[in-house]
Amino acid sequence: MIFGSLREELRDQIVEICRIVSLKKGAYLFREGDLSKGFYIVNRGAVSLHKISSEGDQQVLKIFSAGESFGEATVISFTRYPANARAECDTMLVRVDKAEIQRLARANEQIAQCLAIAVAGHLKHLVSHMEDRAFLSPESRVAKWISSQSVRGAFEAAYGFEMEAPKRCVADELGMASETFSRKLRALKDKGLIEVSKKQIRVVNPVGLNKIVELGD
Amino acid sequence: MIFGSLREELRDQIVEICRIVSLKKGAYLFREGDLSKGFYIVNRGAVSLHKISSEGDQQVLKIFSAGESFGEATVISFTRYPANARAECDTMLVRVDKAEIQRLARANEQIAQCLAIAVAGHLKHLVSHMEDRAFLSPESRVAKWISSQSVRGAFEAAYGFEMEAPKRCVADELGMASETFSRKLRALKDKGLIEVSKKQIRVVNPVGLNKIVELGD
DNA sequence: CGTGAGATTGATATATCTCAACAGAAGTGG
DNA sequence: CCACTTCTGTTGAGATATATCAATCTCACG
Repeated sequence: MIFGSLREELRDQIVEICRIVSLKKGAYLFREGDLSKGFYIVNRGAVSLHKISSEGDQQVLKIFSAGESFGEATVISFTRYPANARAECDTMLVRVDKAEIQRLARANEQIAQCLAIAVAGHLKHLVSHMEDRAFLSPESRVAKWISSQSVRGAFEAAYGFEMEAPKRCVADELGMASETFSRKLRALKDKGLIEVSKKQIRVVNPVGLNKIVELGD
Repeated sequence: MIFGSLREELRDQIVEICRIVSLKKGAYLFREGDLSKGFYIVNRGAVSLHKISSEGDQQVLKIFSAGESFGEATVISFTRYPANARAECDTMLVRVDKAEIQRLARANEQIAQCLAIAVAGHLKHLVSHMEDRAFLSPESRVAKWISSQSVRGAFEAAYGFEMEAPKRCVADELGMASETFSRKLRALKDKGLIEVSKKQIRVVNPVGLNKIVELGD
């Protein structure tokens, strides 16, 4: 919640410069190198921020879900988006216009602050992401990802959560081949730690799952 | 050059809140979880920002050399350093005090701006770092690293550059075992692209080196 | 000149990627 | 509403590149 700390009056000012954007699954919001029109806040759905190599394989930096925002850095500093953004399912988000938010940020210290904090948050996330990749085995990464997804809502512990993005995309985010993701998911199921049905995942044994995260497989 | 865009008067204000810090090789500037005292600008030497896993192996986020700064995000947003910083050779840097720079940033828009831009720069660097790891072979990564190091100064094309950090540390930054780094360095030498002597590396064939970066080995 | 940290080289194991075939779901269109 | 096509995910078998382990070497420094 990027502007969660602002008082209502300021938030109203921001709402006025927002524009709703709807995307069908697979549609691109922007591509690497495009001029920035502003940053985005996901309302519902999922957007993957990713790079694509010359050989065509992709590296997912992060999948953003409802409530999360991305692209703030292009308001503060760069003029072009440094990666691609694509809807991984039907998605609705708001665009916060670049020129307008810059105007508001200049007028109000706190808004500029919020943007800077958001960028710092992204930096922190990337660091821990790199850390996970370097230190954790594929199975541990899958386990950690499941844990982090299932703490979002309380009832999700009971009913499980739904994967909004295709599995191949999640696999890319976790830095492994989609086949490997598939196998590791199965391994966790066979150990009785989770239940998988279609796009639903439910954690059966949270303690055991965390053991996988910490001790490897 | 984080404050390079500021007019002299403002820079003088900042100089006043700086404190020189000297570190011997191997000494820690701060550790993960320490309360932030401010951010740092490297004057000479090299500092590695890294994480250490429970099993003891390290993941180097970046090695900072003269002129580069790090830790700005702890001024903007977090209160604790999210990684370890260690001098990889005898190093001199300046600390910009947290409370003081916050005071100046509040008083002057432009200073806050500089900090935010620096953080955004770090974010961008990490992204391209992850990209390289995902898409490039170890040999390509070594080649790219050498290229990037040797463009710093013009005369370095002729005399080569000196590695300030130990090879094992550079290897960690490039995401490979130090043995692999050693082998890849040798491979590039055997191909006649570079010359290596001790800690000096000189690029003999820049074109061929870039070919390795782009086409793999 | 001796000592030790850092670097190189060699041999090996293994985990994951890759390629390929298959299965199932979902969407399309008549 | 049912075939048909397409897309996504699953499973299997095998190759390969790099991590790992271990031995040796080099050089800086005391």
